[in-house]
Amino acid sequence: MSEKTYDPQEIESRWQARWAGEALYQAEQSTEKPKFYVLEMLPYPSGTLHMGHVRNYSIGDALARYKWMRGFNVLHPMGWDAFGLPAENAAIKNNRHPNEWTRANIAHMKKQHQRFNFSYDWSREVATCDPEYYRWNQWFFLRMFERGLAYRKKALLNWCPRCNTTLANEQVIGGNCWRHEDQPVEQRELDQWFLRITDYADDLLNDIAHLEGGWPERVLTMQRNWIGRSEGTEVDFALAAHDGAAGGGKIRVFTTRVDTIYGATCVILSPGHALVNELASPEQQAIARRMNEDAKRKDPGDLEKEGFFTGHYAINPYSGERTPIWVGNFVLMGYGTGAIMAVPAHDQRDFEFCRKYGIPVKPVVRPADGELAVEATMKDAFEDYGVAAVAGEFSGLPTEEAKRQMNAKAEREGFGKAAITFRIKDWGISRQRYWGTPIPMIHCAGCGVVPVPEAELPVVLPHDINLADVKGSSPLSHVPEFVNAACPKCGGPARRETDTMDTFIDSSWYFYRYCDAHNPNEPFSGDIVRYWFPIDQYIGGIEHAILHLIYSRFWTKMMRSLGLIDWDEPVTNLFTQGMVIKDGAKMSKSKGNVVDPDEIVGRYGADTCRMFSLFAAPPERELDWQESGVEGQYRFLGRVYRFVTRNLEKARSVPNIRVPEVAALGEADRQVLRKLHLTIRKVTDDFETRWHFNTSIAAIMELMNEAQGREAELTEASLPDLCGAVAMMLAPFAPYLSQELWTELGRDGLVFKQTWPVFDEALAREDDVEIPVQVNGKLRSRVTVPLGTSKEALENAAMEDAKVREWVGGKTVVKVVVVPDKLVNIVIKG
RNA sequence: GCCGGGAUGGCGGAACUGGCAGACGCACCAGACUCAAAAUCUGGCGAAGUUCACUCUUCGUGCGGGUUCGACCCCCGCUCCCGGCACCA
Repeated sequence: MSEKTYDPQEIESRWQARWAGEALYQAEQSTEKPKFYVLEMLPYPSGTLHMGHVRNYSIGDALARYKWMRGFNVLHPMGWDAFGLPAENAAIKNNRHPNEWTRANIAHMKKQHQRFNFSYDWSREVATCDPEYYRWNQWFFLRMFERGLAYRKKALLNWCPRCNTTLANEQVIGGNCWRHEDQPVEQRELDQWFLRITDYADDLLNDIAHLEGGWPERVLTMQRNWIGRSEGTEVDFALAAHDGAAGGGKIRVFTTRVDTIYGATCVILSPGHALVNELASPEQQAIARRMNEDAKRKDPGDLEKEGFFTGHYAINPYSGERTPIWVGNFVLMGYGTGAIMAVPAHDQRDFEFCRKYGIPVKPVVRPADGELAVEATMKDAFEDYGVAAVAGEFSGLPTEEAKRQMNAKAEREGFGKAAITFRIKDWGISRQRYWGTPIPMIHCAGCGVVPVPEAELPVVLPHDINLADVKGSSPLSHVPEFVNAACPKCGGPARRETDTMDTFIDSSWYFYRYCDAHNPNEPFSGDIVRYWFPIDQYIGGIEHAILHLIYSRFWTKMMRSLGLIDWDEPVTNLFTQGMVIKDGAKMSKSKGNVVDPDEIVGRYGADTCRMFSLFAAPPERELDWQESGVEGQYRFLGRVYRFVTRNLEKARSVPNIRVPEVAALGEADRQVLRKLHLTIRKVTDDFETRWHFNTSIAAIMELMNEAQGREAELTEASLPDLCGAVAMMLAPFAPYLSQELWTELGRDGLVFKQTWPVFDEALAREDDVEIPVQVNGKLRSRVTVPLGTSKEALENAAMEDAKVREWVGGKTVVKVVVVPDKLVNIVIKG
């Protein structure tokens, strides 16, 4: 039979047409099989897939197909993170409605997905901009509101005076507006909705322990840092009497080192602290305002410490000392209480500040095995723990013990308490934007803030809107039909909430909806998600290590509080793939180094594109895109295709794989089958452990090299097994070609639903092994012996080897290291 | 500054548990096929030295030490690159 030319466009379009409309990848609802939920992060429908997507999905798809072949009931869904600002920008720029723009993008990207033949169960597709989806965002919001988990408060927002709108934190670059790079962002105080993620701060931190091993360590570290739990003490410094502050005014500070409080030589307020306006002169208040703005604009590393003395004093409740009150630009308003006690002798930042302004430095803690430092000679703060040397009644205690006793005293006497502070803040979810989930609340002059009754959900986003003319407030506030509503309580005229929700809400629970995507009565059925959860494998980019992945964990814990589910964590295993780079830089439009997947597919086919993205580097590392490497993959697939098609007659002759008698095989068949089973072991092992598909593909290449080298002597004894197994091993990586080969071989059905080939020890075993022989650790010769040769026999064989004799002859053999089937090392002297 | 990750041929990378460094691919060189080219196939390909030649020797995994019969791998001390966090009291 003559070989055929590999024509990926013909093969791929033929199978695509044949599979169109067929539900090949549907998960089963009831089955005896074990379940496997593999998930890739849903994309924002920007318009086209980029190589980062292709890489992400190629990894997930390989795993999904492999799991099918290992007999799992696989859930592998896909959807669209369809709300967000780019749709609004595009709407203004192109005079196109965000919905229309988004839907067109989804349609195009879905076509691209299907061209790649990623194995998604499209019957579960979710677009977060569908009212059927976002109504459940609203439903969750109401549940949280009922429990006080959603609340409203005033908060500072970033405001660009030229855009005349608020900006998200990520849209503030170096203190300036992302659209107007020379325009500093202002702060405005507005009412905002918040979710009480801090209620779960301890759970989010503690449950990280359950994720160890399944999640990359660095993601867990980043989350721990983000949550930023620290144990310490809150202490009140009373304002000194002559300040005239009526009613016993006080300054509450947070410290992790209350044991050093006898060394506090001043109290420092953040420039944003409420007391600044009471204690500072008008001139000083102006300085404080300038400091606030500097802090917003500048990189904290470039900001020099500065401050001023307010002229007022506070009383240290432990020592009774009068302590000057300063304002300092390095004290953060957003952390702790916005005020600190400065202990320059034991905190480097305080040390730098106090030395600059001539504030005394007072050492109070000495090293466990040393002397108390002397102020005049101190070059740096002593930050270690030790013994409280100057601490009134606590003097002489180890610092840890001093802390405990001093906490107890604060509590006893009512001027403070042990306290835990978190870096993580409640999640501000209000966005003054159009293209998002409407917050289901109504503002009534008489009744206040009233939730929309559940029966009226969803609160649908109005279609008619003029985004271009909207200035300075939420677009929805300009739509009277939307805004004007009857108060659900009193029936009087009222206004709807016009802010929409942060889109991170959409992506915090979408993977639950996949399980029961069309449920009209509830976000999902508890029974169905109990079957599929937790997610066995989540795959995505490292850039979501904090935001999305913390919000998702929070949402799961929140749903547990609501009684919807009964587990703590949504994702058992997380895999973060590396970036795709080209010419040493991340692909980006501004760098002009973007490779368009469509173009690669058009030139080489989807299989080649997928193969290369898996072959060029291990998945967790950066991938360097090289066009010539893509061609190499294309050549390899062509080589496989031609090999199989020109050997079809023999390869087809046996309908199913069976194990031939080893002894009866010819040398070529024997060696190729041996290599085949080594390859099966290798590829299987890669799937089961570390997903280094680059080495899996390399192993299959080696196998094909071996087969092609012995092609003339191969017979029906090996070719059916070889070709069938190669088709199956390629199935996770190159779905079109593998199916084509499978069908050409005369086998029935879908290749990725076959049983994964099984490693056969007997066929893989080698009769003889070549053993390297070293002399003093250097390779000097090799001897060939039967596998399993004993230590003694192996040593004898090595010593008899002619080359070894040359090296060893006349010298004293000190020692011989023999590792059977591996190596011999002869240690000589003289 | 703190916390991760990394450094191996001209390039991407392999060596999984301390046991033949450079698998596999790319690029390059040579040959076969061809009028020619493309495609395909075959061979070579870390560096230096040596041999007519098969070959052989020495060096070689960022740098300096150490452990070991044996180190890309383990330990100690550095350098550089990438990423994250960064006045969090």
